[in-house]
Amino acid sequence: MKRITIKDLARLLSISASTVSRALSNHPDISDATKKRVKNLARELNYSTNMQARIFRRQNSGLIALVLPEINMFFTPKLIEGINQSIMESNYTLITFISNDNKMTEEEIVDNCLAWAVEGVLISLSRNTNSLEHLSAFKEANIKCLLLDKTLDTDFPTIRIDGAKASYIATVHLLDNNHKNILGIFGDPNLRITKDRIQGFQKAHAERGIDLDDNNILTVEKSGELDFILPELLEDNEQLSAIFTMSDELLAKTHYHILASGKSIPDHMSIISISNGFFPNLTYPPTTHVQVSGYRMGKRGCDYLINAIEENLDMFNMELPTKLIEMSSVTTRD
Amino acid sequence: MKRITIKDLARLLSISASTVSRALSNHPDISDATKKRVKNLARELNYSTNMQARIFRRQNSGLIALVLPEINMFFTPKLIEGINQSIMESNYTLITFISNDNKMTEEEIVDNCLAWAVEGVLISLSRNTNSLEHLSAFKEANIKCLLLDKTLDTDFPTIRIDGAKASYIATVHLLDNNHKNILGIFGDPNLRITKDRIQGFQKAHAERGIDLDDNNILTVEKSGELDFILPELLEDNEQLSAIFTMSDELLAKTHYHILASGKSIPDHMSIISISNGFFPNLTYPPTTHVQVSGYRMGKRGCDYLINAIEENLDMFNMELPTKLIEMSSVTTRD
DNA sequence: ATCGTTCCCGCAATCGTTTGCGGTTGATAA
DNA sequence: TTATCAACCGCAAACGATTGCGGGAACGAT
Repeated sequence: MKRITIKDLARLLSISASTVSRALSNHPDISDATKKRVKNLARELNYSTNMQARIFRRQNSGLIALVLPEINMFFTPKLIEGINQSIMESNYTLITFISNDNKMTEEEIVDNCLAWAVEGVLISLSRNTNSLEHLSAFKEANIKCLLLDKTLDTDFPTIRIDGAKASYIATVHLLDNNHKNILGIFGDPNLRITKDRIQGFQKAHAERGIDLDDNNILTVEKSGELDFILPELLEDNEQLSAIFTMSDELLAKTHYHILASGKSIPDHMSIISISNGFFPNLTYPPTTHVQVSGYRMGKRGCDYLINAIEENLDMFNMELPTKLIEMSSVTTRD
Repeated sequence: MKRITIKDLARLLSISASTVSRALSNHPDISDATKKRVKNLARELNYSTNMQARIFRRQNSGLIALVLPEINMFFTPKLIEGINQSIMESNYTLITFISNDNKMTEEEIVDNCLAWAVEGVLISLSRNTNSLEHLSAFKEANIKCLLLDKTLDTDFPTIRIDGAKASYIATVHLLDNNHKNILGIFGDPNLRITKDRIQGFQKAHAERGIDLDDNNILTVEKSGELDFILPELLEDNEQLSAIFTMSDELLAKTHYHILASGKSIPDHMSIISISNGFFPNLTYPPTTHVQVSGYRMGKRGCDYLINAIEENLDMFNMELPTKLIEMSSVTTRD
């Protein structure tokens, strides 16, 4: 049950392997008659080119690596869908690695990418990655590398949403609906994206001349912490009329705890979130949010990467637009 | 900026390429002294083996393909996580394809798998795949192939949960809490998994001697249809005291519409679902469910596949256990 | 001194495809 | 008839790592 090779085809047709190869790839040197003969036999015998051999010879793998810290249910699915769309429109193949938020694993993955001679890398940094030295290997090997969203202060090109702007828009929406006492719930305060979003939250308050108590900025490393914090916090706080969350994951937890505390949305409590756009439709009532499209990040990012590979261009930072989607979780205070 | 090869190392050390190759792979024929010299230089020069060349020569790719119809937020993330765990414990590399529920794309993917000479395939069939002819190519090439969950009546080995049992357990739980009028909400009625789950639903009723009206079995091809069906259905139906949904996606929609209709859970309406186990924790109140672990399916399935590859074993069907997780969405009727 | 062993290492072929270069054929133009 | 040229195809050498086989060196045993 050996696999059919070009040599087999050549032998059966009494022509040379070179001719078969060229015929299959439509080389102009080959006559239409020969091409037809070759292709017919190839189809008949179920020939399929041996990629490994081709790549080995051509020295380009046609592989693009996707490196993720985890697969969460909120952001990742649409991201992958977008990347896949871009991949399918191209001739590249996607090879996936997950670092489990482990820096060492991430380093091994980088080695793997080199060994596989990938031509491009889309990487979302693990939570525990605090330097980008391991990525410099990509630079040296002239492997294009684009960071997704999470980033450090670096010159590596990144595609991200303007988090400061998104949280600014969300906060302004609450303030303009007369909410003066807003709780902002944020993720890991060490991450750049968190800092940006906090900054947007603050800027909105400042511009509107509303005092912002430090206690109204809540940061948690993992969303699970909210299970311990929110119950009391929601009990005690009479003034609080609105909550802003910086991600779907935090929204989910927060939404749960608001309902669990007996408050109704939006009558007792308004809530707004930065979101991928799917989960807010599952909550009741649907949650007003500033949409940041994971699909778009994947599609645009991967398109950009592929273009950079093929034209051998340098890449730069890229920012994605955001949009306020008004649903039913924010009420106007009087 | 050419990449360092084994020949380079050999030249620099004035030994043969064979020796370098063997030294790097710890062959007993090579002395420790030589091994050390080789490995040191390799590290120093940042040598990394050219996978394409190795694979080409060895004729085994070390690749496992994952073929999915889509990435949904409920089941897929944990599935991939499980698969990845298994992959990382092995020496294989994962290559991912998404068919977008398109049969033609799925066929192209199969061709791709052959071209890449993958050694194993984990495939979740697209919604529009109604025969498995295109998979027979795997059999002929002796490429191990394991179906994930969705399946047709076939002799291809499949790993799946016992859907009939899961829905039986869920239904019995409702019946034993004195719910006599239960609405079952199911997915695409053409799929085998749907049929199984309906059957379990029916069997529970039959065993308990409870009449089951045909109108109490609702099937929808897409969960979006519920937006049109449920609002009226929940209004009209005074008898209805409980709902069973066969998946997270249906649960999400249903949960939403129950709340939207002004009913509270579980006081006015109980709900139970078959679930991956994550989403039920995000709803308020948390949803009682029969857990089917996507992670486990991925991990066990991929472990099984890898074992079959390495030992060249035939594969058989495999069923995953399920477990009732009682939370707060089911009340006991008097 | 001869033989047998063990330890190390090199030779050379091989995997399947691609591609630069050169060669043959037949037709057309001079 | 000869020169020219295009159209078409084959030769052979790569790409980098692996591996069966063979062989030299060193040593001990007979």
